[in-house]
Amino acid sequence: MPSKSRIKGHTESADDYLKAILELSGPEDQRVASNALAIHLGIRAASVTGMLQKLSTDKPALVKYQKHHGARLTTAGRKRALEVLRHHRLLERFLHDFLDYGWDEVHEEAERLEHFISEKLEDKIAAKLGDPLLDPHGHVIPERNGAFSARDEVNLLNWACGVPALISSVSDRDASDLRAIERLGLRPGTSVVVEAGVRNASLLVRIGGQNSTIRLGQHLAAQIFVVARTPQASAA
Amino acid sequence: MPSKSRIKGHTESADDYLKAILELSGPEDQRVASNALAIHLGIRAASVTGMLQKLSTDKPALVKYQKHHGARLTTAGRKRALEVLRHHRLLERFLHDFLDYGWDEVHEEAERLEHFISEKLEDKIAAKLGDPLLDPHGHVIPERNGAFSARDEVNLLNWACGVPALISSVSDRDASDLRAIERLGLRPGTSVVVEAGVRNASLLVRIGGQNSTIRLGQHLAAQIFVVARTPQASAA
DNA sequence: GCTCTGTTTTAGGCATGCCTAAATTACTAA
DNA sequence: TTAGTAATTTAGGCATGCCTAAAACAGAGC
Ligand SMILES: [Mn+2]
Ligand SMILES: [Mn+2]
Ligand SMILES: [Mn+2]
Ligand SMILES: [Mn+2]
Repeated sequence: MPSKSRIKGHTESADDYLKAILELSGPEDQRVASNALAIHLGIRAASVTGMLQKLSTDKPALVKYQKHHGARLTTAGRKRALEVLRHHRLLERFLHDFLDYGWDEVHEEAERLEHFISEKLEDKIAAKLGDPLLDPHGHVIPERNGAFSARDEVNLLNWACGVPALISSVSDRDASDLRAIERLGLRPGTSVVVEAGVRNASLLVRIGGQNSTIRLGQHLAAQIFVVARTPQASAA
Repeated sequence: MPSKSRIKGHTESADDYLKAILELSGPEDQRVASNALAIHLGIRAASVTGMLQKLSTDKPALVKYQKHHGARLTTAGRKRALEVLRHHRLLERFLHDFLDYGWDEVHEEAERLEHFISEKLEDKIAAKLGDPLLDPHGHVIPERNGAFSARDEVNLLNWACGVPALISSVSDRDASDLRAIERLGLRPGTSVVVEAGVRNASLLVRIGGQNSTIRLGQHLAAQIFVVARTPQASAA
């Protein structure tokens, strides 16, 4: 018995697979390996195979699946994945803006509720928020019609030294990392420059126009994404 | 696999059984027959038997179950049922007051979400609402600690003619009936008197101190509950 | 007390979605 | 080209929670 509380024919599990494929396939829409999915979802590869077979023989098919060569989303699968992603990010924004959640708390709750809110509630929340474009971590919220333009972000670890950057988003996967990032003042919208120097274990980062710099471990830096800072653009 | 999104060990299905038993056992805490549960839940009696066996052998047991003689809630079962009922009614109040839902729309959404909100979200919602006592249909919201005093309501069909009454609550089970009731102006808090006369197919009801009366079919009247109107008490 | 009828339980099955263990396949490197 | 290894798939199982059909039971009326 799949959870009674499903809105349409989609199960919670299938939704999670679709979201995972969307995330892991990257902007290039690469095929995603069973193993990668298994690790991401915290289940066994054998289980993934079974579900990919099911998803690929659903009508309409949600993934294209080639034995031993991974899966990618079909148009229908991508549509559903973006739908759930929109729910997730709208919920995060709503919990943060209207219900006093910290940005480190919203992910867990949204992860659960994203599967169970109706289109009506989605619309009411979006209206209440004024159709926001970004979630509290700076991630783009897919539009209602399925439009979704992933930004051209670069991981801070791969950003050239000395080039002015703007923090565009931060991973929301780990709550304590989020608190650490916040403590350092590295919210989305913040201007940063990576100072020249060794980049082995940590980066030397200057925030905004400040004189002092901070040391940022690889672990945290890996969760921060930036875009080029043009002279016009400024911190939000 | 039970829905991953369960908050604790409770499944959505078990929660629904517990809520149903709470509702059907009435203020007297009568035992509830398998058949009554099957009808209420829209499933087969055979399935009910299986679940009652499971609920009664859980540790801690959630129902006391005697073969062929129905089930009643244990303390733990009642606690959980009230927990879910609190979620439901808080959600209804929240959707109605903050997200522009009509009182005929809230039930369906709350019925789904009640199983999936965390204790944290429950608390945030309650705080935002100022710890409300009643849901939009006039039903008492159980307290956080499990306290719950069912009011001494009487169905309008059983109310004596000529005795002033106050509408205390209205069934939320059918959305179109709710719209009909609202159209007639019979919200909770409204003063009514059932006029003397034949009570076969419909009641003649006078609202507040108005001169005119309205005809109320049995079907709708059966969904309205009232309490005695003391001279002091007045419409909300 | 006995029978009849409707209720309830048992027995056997099915779909979902996970698991482990045992094949099988694909790729890499000698 | 051919092992060897790692990834992947198959096979078989389990828990949940529903179903139908058939058996067992309880309470009412006689
Ligand atoms: Mn949606
Ligand atoms: Mn986010
Ligand atoms: Mn609760
Ligand atoms: Mn209600």
